[in-house]
Amino acid sequence: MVVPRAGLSATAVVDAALAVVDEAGLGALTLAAVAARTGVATPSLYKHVAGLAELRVLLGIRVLEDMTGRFTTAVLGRSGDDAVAALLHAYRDYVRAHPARYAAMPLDPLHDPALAAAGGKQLEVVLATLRSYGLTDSAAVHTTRCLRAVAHGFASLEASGGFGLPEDLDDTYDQLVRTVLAGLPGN
Amino acid sequence: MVVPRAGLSATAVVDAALAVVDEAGLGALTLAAVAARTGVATPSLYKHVAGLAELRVLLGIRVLEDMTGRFTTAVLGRSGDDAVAALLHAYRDYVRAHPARYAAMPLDPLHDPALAAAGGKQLEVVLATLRSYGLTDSAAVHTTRCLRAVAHGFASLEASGGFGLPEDLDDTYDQLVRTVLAGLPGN
DNA sequence: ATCTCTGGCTAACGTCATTAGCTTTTTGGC
DNA sequence: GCCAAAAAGCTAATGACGTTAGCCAGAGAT
Repeated sequence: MVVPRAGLSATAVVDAALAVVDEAGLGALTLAAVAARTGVATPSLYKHVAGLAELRVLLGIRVLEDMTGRFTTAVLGRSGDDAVAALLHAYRDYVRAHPARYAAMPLDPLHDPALAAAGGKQLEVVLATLRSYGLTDSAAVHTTRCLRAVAHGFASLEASGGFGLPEDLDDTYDQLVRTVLAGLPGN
Repeated sequence: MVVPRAGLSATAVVDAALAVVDEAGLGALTLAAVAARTGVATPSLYKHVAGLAELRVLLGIRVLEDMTGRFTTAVLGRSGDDAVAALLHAYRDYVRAHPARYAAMPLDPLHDPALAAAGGKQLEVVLATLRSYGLTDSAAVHTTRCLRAVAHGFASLEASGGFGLPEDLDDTYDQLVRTVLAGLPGN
C-alpha cells in the first residue's frame, strides 16, 4: 500500500485538539475527534501522546501559556491600578474570545508537575504587576488570589452563560474592577 | 423468580446520584454507578429518569435548592453588610462542605426551563438581601452579579485546589469580603 | 542492500449510554 | 376476589469511546 504519512507530532496533535475544543466545546474533545481531524486512526495518536489524560494536560499547558502571553503584553508599559485593570480586562477578554479553550485550562496547575512551570509563570506575571504596591510576600499572595478569584469568577460565569438578565455585562465588570482597585493599598 | 422490587423513584435515583457524586466526584456520575448503588440494572433507571442528561438536570435542581436553603438561613435576622457577609461565607462554606456536589450545580440555570425556577429562587434571596441598600433594580442586578462572581470564583478555585501556596485561605477570603463590602453603597 | 526504528494500521476488549422488547408485579375497576 | 392494564423490573443488542496488542511499510543509517 502506498499511503503517505500524516507526519504527526505531539504538537500537531495538541493543535488539532485545540481546534476541536474551539469548534465544538470541551465536551467534544475525544481522541476519535482529534484523530479524524488529523486524518489518522485513533490508536495512531498513541504514538505521540500517552492517552486522553495526557492530551488534556498538554492542552492545559498550551492554554496556560497562551493566556500568560496575553497578560504579559497587557501589562507592558503599565503600572499600579492601570496595570491591574489591564490584567483583569485581559483575563476577561481572553475567556470571551476562547470560552471553550478556557474551560480546558486547569484551575490547579501547581498540583501537577507537568503544569507547574506554566502555572508558575502566569503567577509571576501577576506578582510582578503587584510589586509596585509594595506588598510583602504574603500580602501579595492574598491579593493575587483575590484578583484571580474575581477574574475567574466573572469570566467563567459569563462564558457559561451564567448571567441571564439583560443588563450590560461591561457595566458589571467595570463596577467589579473598580471595587477591586479600591481595595488595593494606597486607595 | 421471586425478586422483590427495588421500589425506586425519580427522587431516589437523584439521591443515589448525589451520593455517587459526593463519594467519587462528578466525573464518576454514570448511570451504571447509580444503578449499582440502587441495586438495579442500568436500563431500569430509564423508568424513572429520561437519561443521563435529565439526571444531571435533576441533580442540578437539587443542589441549587440545597444551597438556597443554606443561604436563606444564613441571612435570617441579618441585614446590610452583616447579611451580605453571611451570604458570602455561606456560599464558601457550602462549597467546602460539598465540593463535588457544587461542581454538579449548573452555572446558567436561567437558560434551562427546568432549572429556571430553582435558579430564580436563589437569585431572589440575594436580591432581597441587597434591598436594604436601596439599590435600584438595575444596580441591584450588577451588584448581585459581582457578589456571585466573587463567591463562585473563590469557592470554585478553592474547591479545585487552585490555591497552591501555603497562605491561609480564611485570611484571603476575609480580605476579599472586606473589599466587596467596601464597594457597596454607603461605605 | 539490509537492519532497525518510527509511525502508521487493524483487530479486539471493556465501559458506558441508549433502545427494544420481554416478564413480572402491582393496582384499579368491576 | 378477578382481571386487565400500567408500572417496574429484566436481558440482549447497538454504537461511541479509550485503550492495548500486534502487524506492516517506509525511511535512514550502516
